[in-house]
Amino acid sequence: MNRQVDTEPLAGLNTAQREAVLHFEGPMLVLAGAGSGKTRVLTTRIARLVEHHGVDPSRILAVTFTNKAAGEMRDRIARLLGYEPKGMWCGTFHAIGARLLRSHAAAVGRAPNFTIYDEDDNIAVIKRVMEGAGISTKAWSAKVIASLISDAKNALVTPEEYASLALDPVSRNASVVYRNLETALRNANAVTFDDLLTLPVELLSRDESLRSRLSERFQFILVDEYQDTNRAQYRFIKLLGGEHSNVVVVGDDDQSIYGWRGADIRNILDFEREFPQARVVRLEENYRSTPNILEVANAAISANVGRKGKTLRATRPAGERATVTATLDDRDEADWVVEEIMSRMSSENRTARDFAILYRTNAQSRTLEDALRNHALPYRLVGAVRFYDRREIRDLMAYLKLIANPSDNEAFRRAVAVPKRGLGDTTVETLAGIAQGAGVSMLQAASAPDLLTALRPGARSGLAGFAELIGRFRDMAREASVDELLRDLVEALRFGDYLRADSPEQARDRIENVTALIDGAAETVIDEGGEVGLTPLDHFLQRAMLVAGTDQLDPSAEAVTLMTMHNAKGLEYPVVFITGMEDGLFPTSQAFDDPAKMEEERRLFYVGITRAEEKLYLTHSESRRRNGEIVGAIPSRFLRDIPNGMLEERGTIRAKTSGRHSWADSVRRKTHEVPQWRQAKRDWEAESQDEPAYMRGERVRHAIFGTGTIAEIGGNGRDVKATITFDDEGVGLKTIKLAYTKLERE
DNA sequence: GGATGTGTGGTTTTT
DNA sequence: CCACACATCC
Repeated sequence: MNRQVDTEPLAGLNTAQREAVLHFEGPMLVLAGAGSGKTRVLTTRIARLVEHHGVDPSRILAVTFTNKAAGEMRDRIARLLGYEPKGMWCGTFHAIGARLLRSHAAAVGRAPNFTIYDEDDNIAVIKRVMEGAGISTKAWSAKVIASLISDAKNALVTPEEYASLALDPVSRNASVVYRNLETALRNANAVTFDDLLTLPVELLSRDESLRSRLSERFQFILVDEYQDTNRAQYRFIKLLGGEHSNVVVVGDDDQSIYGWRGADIRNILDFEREFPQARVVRLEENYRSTPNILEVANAAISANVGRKGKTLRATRPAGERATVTATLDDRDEADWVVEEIMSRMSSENRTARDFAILYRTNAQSRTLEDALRNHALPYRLVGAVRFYDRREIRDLMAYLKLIANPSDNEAFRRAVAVPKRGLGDTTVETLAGIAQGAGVSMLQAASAPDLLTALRPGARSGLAGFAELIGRFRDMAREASVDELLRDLVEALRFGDYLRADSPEQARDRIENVTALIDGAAETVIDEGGEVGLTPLDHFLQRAMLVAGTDQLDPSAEAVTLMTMHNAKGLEYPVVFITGMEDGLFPTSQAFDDPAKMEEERRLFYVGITRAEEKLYLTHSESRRRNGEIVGAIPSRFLRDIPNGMLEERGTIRAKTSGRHSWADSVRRKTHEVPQWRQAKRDWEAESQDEPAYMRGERVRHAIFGTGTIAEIGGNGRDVKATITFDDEGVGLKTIKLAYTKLERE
């Protein structure tokens, strides 16, 4: 990134960038290609609003995609201004939503100290709700129902509306769960990630005076990564900015990669219609990558149809050609990548932090990590198992959540179970029943002896002791810092002893993680937003729930970075490897029969390519361990979109000598179509088609759903799917992946 | 009633 | 390969 010239911020901007910075009032859409300096435009623009137009920072709302980006934006603005932009709201949609809800919790049926539920918490409650409603969690996947509800929320569909739209059996069940879930969440004084977006919208739509107050306050609104906003986020911006229309959005339709999360690419494609008179500025000059890399990016994305259309112009000297390397298997691929990194490090005076290894799925990181460890090359893993997802951390977090919010029954269940204290499932379930019957939280019930007469004496005293422990820490939490609280908690629980007893081999790592949690808590600075009178613990928990994988990334660490391409959005590295360029993996097989998904995969590829500044590597291998079994693979179809000669073609010794199909053949050829391709495809199919082939109309029996008739069958290899009309009308039509489910012929 | 071991079912991406 | 549900043992 270019260094800012503090004395003359406009110097060094190109014409388009300058236009975007100088724009004062009214809507504007900045179509910012990858590496076109949009962050610089955003920060310079905000600085100019404050300095030149005399706008008070407190009247500015800036939305970013990650907390880290928010922090960086704030820093850069401070550098430009020479002082902190005090009062400016800058954060992710989720963080901003949370902040708003803290001050208006009662209006949405919550108390200000509400808990934010993550994916796992959400699934746990959904399962509980399903059990309560008599919906089998075996026949109906809680995950699928969770995602249906999530989609509904992100599209701002209420439980009532959803119920009226729900016609098939899955949606009908989801609709029941949706309605009950809302009650359960309210009772637990909790909100989901989605609620952080939808509840503020609900609040602003309902309370006209609040809406107009806030809209008055936030005279200038800026949204980064606008291509990844969903319906709820769009409504939020429209509610706050619709009146004054001082809304500037920055985005790149070619980098929209969150459609699966409800992001609606129409938000960017239709901006000019939604905000008439919107000025449109295109930033097409790329300052990041060499022409050789951009050429590949442009070739890759050009296969997409639904685009605004934009061509990145290079500003840097040509540089090296990109390289595609054929490897034998995932280990061969990982070794090759690591050796290539080491050779570049020694021959080009590069350091480990110049390199990033990207992949489509987190599962791919493991082999790469092994190879890096074998070569003693330091690495940093982004995402995958988030720090807060580690078991020992989740356990302690459950205690913190329960201490902060005694209504949180999910936290109660997790905390009471670890470390073991003689209170098992039966006791907990009985307690849950008692609590529900009495209309109190499980923690309240646990501390009310007269409610617990149905339990045996041991359980009663155990629960009383647990409730007393939590109560003690609740008192402490009012005053104490979170690290003090944690230290005492770890001590009181004898958590170290528990970890050592639970798994002596892993105890050391886990204790280290606990220490890291305590250190992290000590370093957590309470930022603005403290006006609601929350405890340090409440702030810490909110922060912890909303961190993204990349938020924890320390750019100065001397290590190779490993992450998914989704996580790499917005980042840049001198040398980038995109691994696993194979059909079915990247693009994912789920995109094969869905053109829209395929375009999104291609955009993801584009995002991956454009992370590279100087050198891009693509790798693929002939076979790969996937979920424990070895499957054959063919080079990604995306490689075929890149014209001949644009890539330097290489292969590992092992791939060249494997003899399965020659190395040169395994690489795509745009000019000479397919024979190898077809042949390889047959290989791939043959390998996984050991399942009996079913036919349309055949009668089958499924272990859970019973008997039915195959209505439809399709897909390749391990992705063969059958749509079956089951005889049980409550089950109806279901689509089943044959690789995962055994069917019997009736 | 609780703790612990064994089978089974499911696998993309994340705030 | 992993997480979870169920069965078994204490």
